[in-house]
Amino acid sequence: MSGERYNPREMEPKWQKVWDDARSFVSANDDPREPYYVLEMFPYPSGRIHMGHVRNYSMGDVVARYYRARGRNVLHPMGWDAFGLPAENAAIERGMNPGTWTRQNIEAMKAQLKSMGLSIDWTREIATCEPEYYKHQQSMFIDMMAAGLVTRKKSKVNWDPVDMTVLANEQVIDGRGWRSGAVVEQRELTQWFFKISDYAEDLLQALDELTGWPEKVRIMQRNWIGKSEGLRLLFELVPDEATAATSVDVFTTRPDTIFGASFIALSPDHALTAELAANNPDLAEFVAECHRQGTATETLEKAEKKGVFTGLRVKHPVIEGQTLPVYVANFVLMDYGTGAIFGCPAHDQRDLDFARKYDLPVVPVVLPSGADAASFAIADEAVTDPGVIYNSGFLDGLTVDAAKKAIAEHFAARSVDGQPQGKVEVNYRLRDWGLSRQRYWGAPIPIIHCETCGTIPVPKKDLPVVLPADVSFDKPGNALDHHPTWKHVNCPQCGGAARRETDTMDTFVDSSWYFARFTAPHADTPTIPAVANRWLPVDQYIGGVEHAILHLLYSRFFTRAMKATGHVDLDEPFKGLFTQGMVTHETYKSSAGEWVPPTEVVLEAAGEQRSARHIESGEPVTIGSVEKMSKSKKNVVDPDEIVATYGADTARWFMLSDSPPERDVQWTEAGVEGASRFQQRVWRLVSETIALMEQSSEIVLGTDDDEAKNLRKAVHRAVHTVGEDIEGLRFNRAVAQIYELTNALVRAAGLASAAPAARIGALQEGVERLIQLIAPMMPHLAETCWQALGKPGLVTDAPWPEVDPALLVDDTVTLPIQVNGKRRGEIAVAKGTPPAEVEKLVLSMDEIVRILAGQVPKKIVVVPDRIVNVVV
RNA sequence: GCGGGCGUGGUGGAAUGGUAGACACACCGGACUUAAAAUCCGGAGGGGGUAGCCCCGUGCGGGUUCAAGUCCCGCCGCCCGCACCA
Repeated sequence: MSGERYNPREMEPKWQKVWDDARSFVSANDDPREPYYVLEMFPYPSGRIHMGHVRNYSMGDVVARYYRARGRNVLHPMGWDAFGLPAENAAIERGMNPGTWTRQNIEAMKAQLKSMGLSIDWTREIATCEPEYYKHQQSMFIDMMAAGLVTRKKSKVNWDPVDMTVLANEQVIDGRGWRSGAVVEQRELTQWFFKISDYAEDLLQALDELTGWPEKVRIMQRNWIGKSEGLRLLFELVPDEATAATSVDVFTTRPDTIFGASFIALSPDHALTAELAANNPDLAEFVAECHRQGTATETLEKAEKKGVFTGLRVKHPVIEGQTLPVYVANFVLMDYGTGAIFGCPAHDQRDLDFARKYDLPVVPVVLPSGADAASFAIADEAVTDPGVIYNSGFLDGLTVDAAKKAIAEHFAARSVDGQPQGKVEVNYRLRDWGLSRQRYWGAPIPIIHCETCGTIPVPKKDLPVVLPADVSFDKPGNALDHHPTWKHVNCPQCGGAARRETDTMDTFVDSSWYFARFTAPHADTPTIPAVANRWLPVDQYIGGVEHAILHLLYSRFFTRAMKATGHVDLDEPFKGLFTQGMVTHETYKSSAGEWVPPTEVVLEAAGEQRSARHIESGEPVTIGSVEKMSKSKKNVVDPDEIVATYGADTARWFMLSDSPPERDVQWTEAGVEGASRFQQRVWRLVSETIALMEQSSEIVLGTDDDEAKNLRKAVHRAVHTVGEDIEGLRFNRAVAQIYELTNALVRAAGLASAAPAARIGALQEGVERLIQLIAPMMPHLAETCWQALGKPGLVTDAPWPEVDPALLVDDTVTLPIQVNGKRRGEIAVAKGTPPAEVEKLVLSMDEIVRILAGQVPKKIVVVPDRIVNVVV
């Protein structure tokens, strides 16, 4: 056997079958050991896995296998985020049923994942497109409706008039539909919503407790929720025949600047705007223009501040006898605050731009520290710095914060239209979650519309509401709506003719609770609460940062909603979150300017100069920048090819080495080959060790031999730090530690042929430990080595090796010696040598005496067991 | 505009305020071989010196400290998220 190369192509399928037959990764809900739940974000079944998946699942698998070895009852499941638009597009393009396409893809991808040797409990596999899954989602939707967590309201949507469908904001490019190219309209549709905004404060507060999440993600969620505290303020209208309204309601976070107010601006979508526009053609035209621009978010940012004077005026709330003009302005949003603002141009840039354009007064009311009240003036930039209030009557001399308080009290005590004129209010940017999608390939919303009884939930006994399989996509729009019979039903209440809701659920709903379903994937209720509560929250969730906001926020909301409806008893679904970086690759371009895939390129090196040629034509190819793998730049590497060439272990190992997991990793051919060489190196080391073991019949684990002792120390230190690094998800450092240990063991194996038994014993122990350290990362190689070493059972089932604490401590330490902070030498002393003694030893060293050249040290800093610094 | 992150050899990257560059990739030299691959040994931040050694060095400029890649202040550059949020 020794001398043979390790053959992953032969060994990997073999061990996969062994694990499968032994049901090694099937976890039981009634296992008494402490649970550990590790989960990678489940994939969309697009057809093939990509390198991003390989990286994601390699990391998760290390964690899963490590905690198994640590004696935890590990749950490591896998499923499919199987609803969504690509399936419908495939259906349109190839005339295939979306379900057929999706299920084929799942089969293909499952085979790919299996070839990676992941420690997944496949008995818990779920696909969100199956009625067994979405039936429970429908059931929970009904529960949540009953709990008041669902509403139906009108909302503005991006409507593609050609495809006859609603588009998400990301699907609108330069104001046009991404597929049809048609100019997108804003339409009001009645849609279903989850009342996530009810939980805005809770979702915000609880972020503080999510210490296992990256700070970056928490900040992004905080910003997304967008809490702001301010004042809601009523401005009394000067009576006008154009409207019966008597006041305008405004939200502001800067009520302290009220004395600097010079206009009021309404949103184009404000109710009062609509009323006025009915009799004001100029205004109507302006509103229409705003709507045309409304969707193109790109143009919004640069759009000029524009407005139209309505003819109305309001009374200035604090300056007796003054009035302010009421405008409709394009920059005022209807869905934030009240859809109306007051403008204080001196201290808000947008208001200033607007005021300059329409010649409105600019009165500064906050004096920045150091500025002179007599000469301070506003030029082109609004001043938002803190300062002292002036030009403001009874607020003069107060700080901004004090003025906010004072003015709030002032307005609270006055009344307009029979209510307090001002009211402190908290606003959130977070809006309710619109879940209606006018598409076929999603979970049907379980609702029946009856002319007599209204909107009725489908009775639970009639669930699931199953998608019809016989659909056609020959007409644009929602295929479900076009189905000849599906939507026609009888009302469950009155029995009369009624019609089904034909909107389906946003696919984010599917992914907002799958982690809970995994805990009891075959239960006939959405969860078995006792089981879910035992497994959840997920101890370690791993996925891409692109889900930092929506998926993770929706899941946090959904968990709370499931708690409110009795399906789980927890608020936060993910205790630990890790967001991994992307997989990148160099790009290559031919002289004709076309992208060239890496498989068609051969790289050459002359010294440190790299160049590339096209394999077939021999023509030079330009090496371009390193980019995220993408089809358009053709810089993708197919995991299947890598597994076929080098084996899964090599791919996994390379993904874990080099780059820190949260950063992007660059896939290189050379790096993969390095990983593959390491695999062979380990195998050779094992073979050599076995040969040595055969020579020496007696294996001793003594520590009397220094060489043996040092080796054992290296081994135990490696076991210790690799474990710590895996727990901290610092896989690249764990890999470096393993390399170092391997180097030490290879050296020892080379020297050991005629060595004392203690050294062979230490080597044997070291190699066994090495195999165990490698097992979470290269499990197939580890099993092969484990068996070759004659160890019983599977390394997969072996407990994580114990560390002998005595071997972690050194009895001597080498202290670097600095003179004036520069390293000038080192000294080996017994651990714990008192500073005074170290000082004496250092000062007696020849080289130190030479460097000091007679100078008397002013000070000697001795950090015990760390460093010495002589200051002269 | 607001918020966050990053900047270290040819490259990816190590480094609880304590020997900067661990480990790997690429490179160079040597051994083995008819040859190549594989493997093994060795070299290597920059500069100076025959050498012992010396000087410089973590984007730039300051500061704190016995000691700074690390902490503080001010710049520059790159990346990411949000963005007319009142």
